[in-house]
Amino acid sequence: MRNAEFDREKVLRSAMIAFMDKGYAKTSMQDLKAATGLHPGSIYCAFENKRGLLLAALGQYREDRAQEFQHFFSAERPKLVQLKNYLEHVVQECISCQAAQACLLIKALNELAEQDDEVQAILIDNITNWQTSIEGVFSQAIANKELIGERSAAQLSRFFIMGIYGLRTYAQTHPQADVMHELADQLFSDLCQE
Amino acid sequence: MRNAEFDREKVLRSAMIAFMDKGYAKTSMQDLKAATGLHPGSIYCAFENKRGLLLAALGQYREDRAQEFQHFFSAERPKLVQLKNYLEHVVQECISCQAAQACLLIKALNELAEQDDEVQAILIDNITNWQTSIEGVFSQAIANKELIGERSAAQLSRFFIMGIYGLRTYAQTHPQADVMHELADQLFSDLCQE
DNA sequence: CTCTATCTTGAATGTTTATTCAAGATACTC
DNA sequence: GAGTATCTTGAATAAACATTCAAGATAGAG
Repeated sequence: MRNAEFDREKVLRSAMIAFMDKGYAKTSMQDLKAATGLHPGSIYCAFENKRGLLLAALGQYREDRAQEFQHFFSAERPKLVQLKNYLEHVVQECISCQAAQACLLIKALNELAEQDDEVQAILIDNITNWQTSIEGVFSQAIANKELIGERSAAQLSRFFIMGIYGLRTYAQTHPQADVMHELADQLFSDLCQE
Repeated sequence: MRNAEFDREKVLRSAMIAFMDKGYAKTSMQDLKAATGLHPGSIYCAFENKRGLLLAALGQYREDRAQEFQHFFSAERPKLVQLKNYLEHVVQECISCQAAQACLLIKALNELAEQDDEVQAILIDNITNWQTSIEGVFSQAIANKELIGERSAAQLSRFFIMGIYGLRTYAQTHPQADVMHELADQLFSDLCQE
């Protein structure tokens, strides 16, 4: 008997970054070998093939993002403050990392949605899940009377998410900190004001 | 003597669609042959290589979008009405075409920005140009007193563009007409209100 | 009508790529 | 400490791909 030597989480996070950097198609097995430290044979043994590695990486991404969500929203604090912090975190992510670290879900969706129905379904499920979580936060904010509730939680969450998509894309062309913060502030005040 | 037989614009528009459908990397020369009707040799003769065809297609895209812009904004009419029509047009594009027809600039930016500095520069120049045009429209709207002008034209245009990015991405996961229209309306009213 | 310059064609080329597999290495069991 | 089941390794394989090129086709000039 003998156990695998590599750290599965580390390998998957390296693969995630590699896929985000170059896209799925352009990331060769050599790139993945360099990124993960695993030889081709090991990758095929552990994940079946390149696509299997992507699927596993998407699973890890989902877990990591879920944990991040917990970190921002589990405490009993004003939900609007938490949402603002969350948005600020997204902006930081956009600014700091050299655009490479864009959201894996969106990157994969852009590249693979039309070509791989199973991957598309996983991505959409993933995103829908996230959307539902955000909607829950808005519901709480409304229940707490933090918002007057002219717009429903569903409406607010959709707009919030659209804004995050927009911020992420905007950062790809003009990732200046002041502009990004201004956009996030505008988005947030639009959500609260009405 | 003999002239080329193919219609350059038609070829470039076919190539654009092919690249948007599958992405640059996954679009093979066979795909391009099928899409454009040109044999590999002709493509290499006319555009040097696959990348050259992409560059030419990007040029055509720029022209097409510029013409579209003229169509929406050249008349002497209330700018806010024109902006609303323009936004509606984007929403229609998102809903009707089966996600394939996403903006070529954004698609290419997502896929190639990190890998090809020249392409990235062209894309960003293209997008910046568009942004400047939109800002000009907002300037006119402010000059016409259609907006009270709490936010500058630059701020408004950035937010508008961020919204369009967001709408486009949103449509990739949940392209339902009613939701898309609601999001666009929310975006537009947020721009006018303050 | 003939000639020629240019365009079109698609099979051949050489490179890159995902994938396989058999030999070698290693940790665990008894 | 020997045996073995499992993992690791990286060279071999086969398919896919962008690119080239020489032969064939065709439009326009004279």
